[in-house]
Amino acid sequence: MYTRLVDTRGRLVESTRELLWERGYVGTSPKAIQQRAGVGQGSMYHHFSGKPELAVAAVERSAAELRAAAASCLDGPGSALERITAYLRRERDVLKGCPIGRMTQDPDVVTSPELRQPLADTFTWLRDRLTELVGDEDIATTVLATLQGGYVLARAAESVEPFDQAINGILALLARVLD
Amino acid sequence: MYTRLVDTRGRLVESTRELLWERGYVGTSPKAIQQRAGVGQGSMYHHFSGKPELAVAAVERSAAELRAAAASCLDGPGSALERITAYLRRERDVLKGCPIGRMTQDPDVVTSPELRQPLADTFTWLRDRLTELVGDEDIATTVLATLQGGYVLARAAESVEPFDQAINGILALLARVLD
DNA sequence: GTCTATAGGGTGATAGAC
DNA sequence: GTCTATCACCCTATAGAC
Repeated sequence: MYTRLVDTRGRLVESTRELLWERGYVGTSPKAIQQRAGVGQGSMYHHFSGKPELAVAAVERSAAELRAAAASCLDGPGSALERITAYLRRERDVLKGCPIGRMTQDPDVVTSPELRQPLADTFTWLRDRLTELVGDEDIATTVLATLQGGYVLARAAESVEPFDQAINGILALLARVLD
Repeated sequence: MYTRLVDTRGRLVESTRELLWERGYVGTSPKAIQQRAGVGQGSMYHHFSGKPELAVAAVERSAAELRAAAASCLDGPGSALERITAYLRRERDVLKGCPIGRMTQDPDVVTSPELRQPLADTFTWLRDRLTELVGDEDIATTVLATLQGGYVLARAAESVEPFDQAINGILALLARVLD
């Protein structure tokens, strides 16, 4: 792929990914994308039709990355509880929030089928994966919601504490149902 | 307060509240606020110094309203589990998301102490209230996170289903630890 | 209190030279 | 492929008349 980001196209996608994460879709301008990528205006419009197309490429790439990271925990060794613990406690930049979950709050994202679909697919994939491990779809969805909600509480508090508490809580509850 | 919204000031705060909910802080312009309120430019700048001050007034009002609604469930009759159930299952416009939680994703909100503080206070209040009922701060935070995360999953799926599943899951887990 | 006029800068995109 | 020029419009706010 664009592992070295020597190419213009790859750099554009990468800077869009960063900006979408930091400022959301509405808060990200083509100009900011170009500047961060060190690429001119004409160059950007040569590779992409505009901001929407760029955002789709960025979100799809972030979604793929997130799935890969989750899989490396959930498919790892150990019991179901141990795998889920590894997933929930994996290193995260909590105060930055979830690059996928954050898009969900953007009005122009949920309105666009192409932009919303990768988000829906990612969460469906995670929920299915977690359902296999906990054996119950409702509880699997609760685990996922706890994670996403943990980010929200952490950003409101400007502290990782509520995130950690929420994870501790769900793991304590899970320990009672998973043998 | 502004129950009838006959006054200009009250209409401005109300339209700001709606727009912040629908489009977030970055996505809301003074012009849009004026138009929705049916108020002219000069009028808005007479009552408020600008968008930030307007947003603070709107967020503080939304936070107060949310606390009141939550209290009416959490302070109601019944066991701890029944009260929490009433709170989590209370009528909501799930796909619109949480008016407080959604602000959390806005870069210009978490950066502003005056805007972030009401969010932090609201969640602290809710967490404390829930802690009294479930007797454990971690698990109380998990309940709150499940709710906030449920909104995120619902918006991604453009469906209430994951929200309902997450709530069902946490209630099933709570039933095992409460009395 | 409310109105219109004006301003300086940004947005998202197109055109055409190189 | 990349660059600069240009565009119509929006953003946030100030000024000053009424």
